Amino acid sequence: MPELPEVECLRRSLTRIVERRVVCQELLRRDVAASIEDPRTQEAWTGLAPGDRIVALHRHGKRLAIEGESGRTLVIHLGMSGQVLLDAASAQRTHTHARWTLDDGSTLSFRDPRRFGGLWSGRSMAIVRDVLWKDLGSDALAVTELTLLDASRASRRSIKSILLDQRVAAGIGNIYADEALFDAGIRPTRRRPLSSAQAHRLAESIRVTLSAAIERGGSTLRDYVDASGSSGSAQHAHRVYGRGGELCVTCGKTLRQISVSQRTTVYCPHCQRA
DNA sequence: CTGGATGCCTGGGAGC
DNA sequence: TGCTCCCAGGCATCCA
Repeated sequence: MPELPEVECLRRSLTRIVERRVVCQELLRRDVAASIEDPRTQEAWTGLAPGDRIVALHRHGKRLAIEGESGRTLVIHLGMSGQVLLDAASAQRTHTHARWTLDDGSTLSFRDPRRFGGLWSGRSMAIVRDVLWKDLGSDALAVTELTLLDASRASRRSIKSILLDQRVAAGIGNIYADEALFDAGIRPTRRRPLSSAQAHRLAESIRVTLSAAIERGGSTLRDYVDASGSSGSAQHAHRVYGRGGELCVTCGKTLRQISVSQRTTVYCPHCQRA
């Protein structure tokens, strides 16, 4: 379940492909790829064309972008089960949909068994931002109190569904929504506008929760590994996610598991007041 | 317009 | 052991 921390850890584990030139590109499964300029024609996808040199790795929310010196940019979305793997980690894996050989002899590959993810190509990073990412909110690591305050006032949805809305802040998924709401002491089902103090605290909780998960290398529940194939350890620090029926680490009461916006949600009925 | 429900997809775990 | 069923969840799309 890659969310912002996992994608950021993946980005960091890919730094050594910067400055490398692409020698060969293979698209093994066309229907995972689309071109931003011409989304209807699969042939329009250009990816990382041979000869291009990789100059930068960008991330916004859960999206990763690899920019070439020609300007051409490959956007990777991992969906649920996507992986980007380098060298040994990439060898002989099932569900590999695209593969690149670089000028230092290394191999980069994209695999995604469930195919909720995908690959997009664009003529420039600016087009990626202006077209593909235009509806995304600011990156969740930079979320502000004001954004949360406005969003909670603008709709009657639950606060958890607001956090999961990538248009409000990009990068929060089911795991870190529950973790941040626990940290802030706010019940996920809350539908009333937040107070300024609550919005302030929630923004802080989101930033701290995501940063701490990045420090731990992300959460590996089943599929997530970085480009070298290494797992993260943030799952051991989860205080509510996956712990329904267990005891609250703060107050010792039983954590409750419910469904919010069709997502499994765990919270502490004592520490997270309605 | 808003927010809830559905479908996409595979692997793994539970239950029989 | 082997089968079926169900669930995980990001996000586009549909529907009330």
